[in-house]
Amino acid sequence: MNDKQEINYKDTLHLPQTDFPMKGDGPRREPSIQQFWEDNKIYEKALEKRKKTNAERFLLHDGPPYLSSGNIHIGTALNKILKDIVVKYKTLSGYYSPYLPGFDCHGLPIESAVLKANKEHKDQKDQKEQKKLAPLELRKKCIEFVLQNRKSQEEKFKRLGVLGDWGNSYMTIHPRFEARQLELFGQMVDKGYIYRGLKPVYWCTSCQTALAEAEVEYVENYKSPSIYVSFKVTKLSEKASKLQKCNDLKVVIWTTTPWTIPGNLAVCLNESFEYVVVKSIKFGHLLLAKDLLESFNKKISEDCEILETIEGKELEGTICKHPLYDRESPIILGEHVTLETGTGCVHTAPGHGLEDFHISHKYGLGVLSPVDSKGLLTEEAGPDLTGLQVHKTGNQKVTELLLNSGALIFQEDYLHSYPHCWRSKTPIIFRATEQWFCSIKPFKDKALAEIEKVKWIPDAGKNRIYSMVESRSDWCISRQRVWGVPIPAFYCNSCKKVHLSKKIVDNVAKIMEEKGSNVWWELNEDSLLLPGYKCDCGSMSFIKETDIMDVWFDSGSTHYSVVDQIPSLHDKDKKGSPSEIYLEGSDQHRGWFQSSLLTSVAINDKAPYKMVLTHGFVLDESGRKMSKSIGNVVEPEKVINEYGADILRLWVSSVDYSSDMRIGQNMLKQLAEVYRNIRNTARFILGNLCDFNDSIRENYPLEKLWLIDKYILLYIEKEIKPEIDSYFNNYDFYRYYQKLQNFCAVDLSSFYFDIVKDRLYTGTLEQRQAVQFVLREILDTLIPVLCPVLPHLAEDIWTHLPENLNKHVESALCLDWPKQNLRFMTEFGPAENYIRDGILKVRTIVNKTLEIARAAKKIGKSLEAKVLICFPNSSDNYNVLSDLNKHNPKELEALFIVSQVEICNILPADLSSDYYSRVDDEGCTVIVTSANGMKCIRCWKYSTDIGKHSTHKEICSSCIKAVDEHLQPNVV
RNA sequence: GGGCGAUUAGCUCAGUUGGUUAGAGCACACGCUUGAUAAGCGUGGGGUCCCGUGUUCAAGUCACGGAUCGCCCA
Repeated sequence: MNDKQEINYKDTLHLPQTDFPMKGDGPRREPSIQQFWEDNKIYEKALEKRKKTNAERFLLHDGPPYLSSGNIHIGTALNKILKDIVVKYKTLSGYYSPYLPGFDCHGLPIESAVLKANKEHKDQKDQKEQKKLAPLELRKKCIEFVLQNRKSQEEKFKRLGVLGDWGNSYMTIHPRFEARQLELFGQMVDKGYIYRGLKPVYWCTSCQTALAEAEVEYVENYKSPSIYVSFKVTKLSEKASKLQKCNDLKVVIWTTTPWTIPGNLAVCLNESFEYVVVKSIKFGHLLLAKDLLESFNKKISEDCEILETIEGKELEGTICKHPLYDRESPIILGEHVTLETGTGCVHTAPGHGLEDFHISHKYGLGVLSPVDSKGLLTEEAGPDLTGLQVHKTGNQKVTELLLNSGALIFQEDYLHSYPHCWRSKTPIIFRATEQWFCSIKPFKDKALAEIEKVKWIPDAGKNRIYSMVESRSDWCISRQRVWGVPIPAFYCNSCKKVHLSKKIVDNVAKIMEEKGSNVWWELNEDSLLLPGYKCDCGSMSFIKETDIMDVWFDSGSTHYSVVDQIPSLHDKDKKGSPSEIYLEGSDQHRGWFQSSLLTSVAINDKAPYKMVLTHGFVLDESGRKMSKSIGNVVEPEKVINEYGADILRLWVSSVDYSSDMRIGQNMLKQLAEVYRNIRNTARFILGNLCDFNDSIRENYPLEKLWLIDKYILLYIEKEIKPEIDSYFNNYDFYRYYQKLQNFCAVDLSSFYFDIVKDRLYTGTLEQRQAVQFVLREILDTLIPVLCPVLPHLAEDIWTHLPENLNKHVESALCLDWPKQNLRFMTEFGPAENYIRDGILKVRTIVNKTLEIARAAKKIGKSLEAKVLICFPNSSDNYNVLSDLNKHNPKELEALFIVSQVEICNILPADLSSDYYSRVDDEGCTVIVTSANGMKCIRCWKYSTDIGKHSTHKEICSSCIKAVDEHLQPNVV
C-alpha cells in the first residue's frame, strides 16, 4: 500500500459526489415533484404547522379568474404566480397564510361563448331550427361550459406550481355562494341603497332587446341627417347679463339624430370655451363657440359679425325654450363638450346618450325617453310624432316640424361611424330603460376615506381608484341577460308596484341555497315569494324580475360570500375583518377592487382589504400588445413545455410588475441560463457535502474557519438574509431576483467556491470540514429562500440532501425562513472589513495582471504563477495582507488561486524584466512571475518542497499530510 | 379625446437630498481550465440616460412641453 507505484493520487482527492442532476429538466420532472406535494398534502401540512403555533393570519384573498375559456394566458399565469410567491413566502416566514382559489362563472362573455357554440352547432343541422334558447336550457349549457373550463384552468394553475386548497375552491355558481351574495344584496336593500331608475342603454329595435357593449359593432360611413337647430333664450343667467342687448338671442345646437330632439332637456356648453354672439342676416342673434364660427359661416353661407364674447361658465343657468314644446331647456356645463364638430353647444337628451344622462343627472334634470321598444316614438313626443319610426319617418318629421317652427338653421347629410347590432346588423339607438341601481352617494365619502387607509402597491394605485370612485355615478347593477344571479324583485300584477325587501331577498336566498339559482326560472312567483305575501293594493298576484345582476356584483361580494363564511379564512369571531391583501392586474381598479370596496363599505363600513397590489400587463419582447393576428402571443403552456414552470416563475420574479412587462424567447433563454447558474451553485454545495455530517455543526470551533469563510458567512448574515427578507416583505421581487442571481453567480460561484475548491478537494479533513461547515450554512439559507419563486428547484435540492444531513421536515416548503445567526454576527466582526476594503479590490488587480500574462501565453492556469504585490508604505492594505500572509500564507494563495504570493513595500532592486506582466494601480503594483519549484501532481500547485519525501516524491508537503490522513482514515 | 402609468447597455434591473469618468448580472467577443465538465474561471467591447426647452456653477435626477407604448374611460 505504501508503495508509490500503487497510489493513484487522484483517488485521494475529495471530489464532489451527488445524484442531483445538472439540468432541471422542468418540463419532464416538475410534474412528479408536484405529484409529491399533492400525494403528501404538503400545502395542508405547511399550513397546519402554522395553525398549531397560533400564527398570525395573512390572508391573500383570491380574485376569481374568469371562466370564458379553458386556457390561461400569460397575464393570468403571472397573476397566479405572484400570488403563490406571496403565500409561500408568508407561510415560510411564519404566518398562517391559507390560499383558497376561486373562479368567476357568470356573465355575458360566457353566455355569448355558449350561444356562439350553440349557433355553430345548429348551423350544421338546420338553419330553421335556430331560435332563442330558453333560459333554463341556456343556463344548463353555461354550467357545463363553466365546469369544463374550471377543470382545465385548475390543471394549468397547478402546473405552475401554485399550491392551495384546490379541493375546496370557490365558484360563483355554487348555490351557497349565490345565496350569500343575495344576502349581501339584501343588506344593501335594507339600507336603502338599491333603487330602480331610468338609464340609457344600447337598444336594438329589431331584436327588441338591450345590448351589451360587446354586442355593438360600428359601421363606417353611415349616413345620418345632420341638423343645426336654434333654441330661443328666454332668461339669461346673471353672469351673462351683458348679452341683454342682443335681443331675440338663440343658442345653436347640432345633432345627427333629429329624433332625439323630443327628448331634449338641456343644452350643454364647455365652461372653458369662448362663446360668441353673432349677427346673422337670415337668423338674427346666434350664440355658439367662437372656434366653430368659421365652419358655421360656411354652412349658412354668411359672414356673421361677432357682437359679444363670453365664457361658457358665465352662461350656466341661462334658460332656453324647447323648439317644439312649451318646455324649458337650461344651459348646463360639461367636460365632454368638444370643438371637433358642431357648434360647441350640445343638444342634451339624457334618455338617449350616456354622457347626456350623466351630466343631466348631475343637474337633477330627470330622464325623458319617448321611444318604445320597437323604436317608435310614443305619445310623450306629441301627437305629430306618435308612432313614427325613429331612424326613418321620425327623423323626417322632426326636421319638418323644426323647419315649420323656424328653428331649423341648416341641414345636410353626414357620414360617420354609427353603432349597429351585431346580430340583426341594423342601426341601434340609445334608449332609457328601467334599471336597478346601487346608490353610491350615501357611502361614497366613507369609501374614499377607506381608500386612504389601504396600502396601495404601487402608490399610484391609490390615486387611480380614488379619482374613479370620486367621479363615479351610481352603480347600475342590472343586466337584461340570463346567465347570472337573478335580482329577486317582484312586480304587482295589478298596480305594478315593485316589491323588494331584505325579507323577500333572504327568502329567495334560502330557496336558492337549497336548489340553486335555476329555481328562479323553474318556480313560479308564489313559490319564490314569502307565503301569503300581499301587495298594498290587495293583490296577491306578482311577476318576478327578469333582470340578473352585474357580474361584478358576484365577485365584488366574495369578502362576504367567501371570506366571511369560511372559518379557516377569517380570524375566530371576526367576520368582516379585511383580508391582508388583494393582488390583481391594474385593470381591476375599475373592476374587482372597486366592486369589492363598494359592497364592503356598504355593509361593513370598511374596505375588504388592508393592502392592494396591482401589476401591469404583459407585452411581447418588443413591447407590443400580444394579439393572435400579429402572432406574438406567448402561451404559458408553451413556456412550461419548453422550459418548465420554474423558469416562468423566475421570469415573474425578475420583472418590475408595477408597469408593463415584456416576455419572449430571448428573455426566457437568458432566464434559463440564470436558473442553471443557481442550480449548479446548489449542485456544487450538495456534491461537496456528500461526506458531511450535521453533528459536526454543533459547537463547531469557529477558530478553524479561515478569514474568507468568516467573510462569506458574515456577508450572508449582514446582507443576504436581511435584504432578501425585506425585498419579499416589500414585494420587490425583481430586487430579490437580482440579489439572488448576484449571490449565486458572483459571491459564491466565481468568488467563494473558486477560492475554496483547493481546500475542499486536496486539503486535510480539518481544512475540508471548515469549508463544509460554511457550505452547510449557505445551503440552510439558500433552500428556503428559493422556495417562494423556485419551489421545484428547492424541493429537488431538498430531496437530494446527502444522507447525513438532517432532513427534519418532509418538504422544503415546510421549512422556516432563515433567521440571522447571532453567533456569527458577534464573533466575526472585523473579518468583513478586511475583505471589503482591501482584498476584493486587490484580487481584481491581480486577475488583470494574470490575464495579461495569460494572453502573452506565459501561463495557462493561474496556479502556474507567483504574484508579487507591492503597496505604498502607508497603505492599510499592506498591513492587512502582510499580517494575513504571516499568519496563514495559504490563505492569500487560495484567495488569488496562485502558487505563491509575496507582499512588499518596495519593489525588489533586482527585479529584472523577465516578469510576465505588471499592472500599476493607484493602490498597489502587481507583478506576475513564474511560480517557484515544481508542480505537485496532486494539488497542481507549484512548490519547492517536492521530491524531499522518501515515499511521496511527486507531491507537496501539504498533500503528503492529506494523503497520509487518507491512508489512515481512523486518525483524525 | 380624457385620466393614470412607463421609457437608463442587446435583455432584466440599480443609480440616495441634483455633485467626479452612469453601475450590476445575464447575453456577446476573446482567452483559460478539463478536479462543478452539455459545467467552472478571467478579461474585454458595449450607453444620444425617449426627444426638446428651461432652472442651476452643475441635470439620468428638478420644471414645462412633446413622442412612443400600455391600462382604464369616453
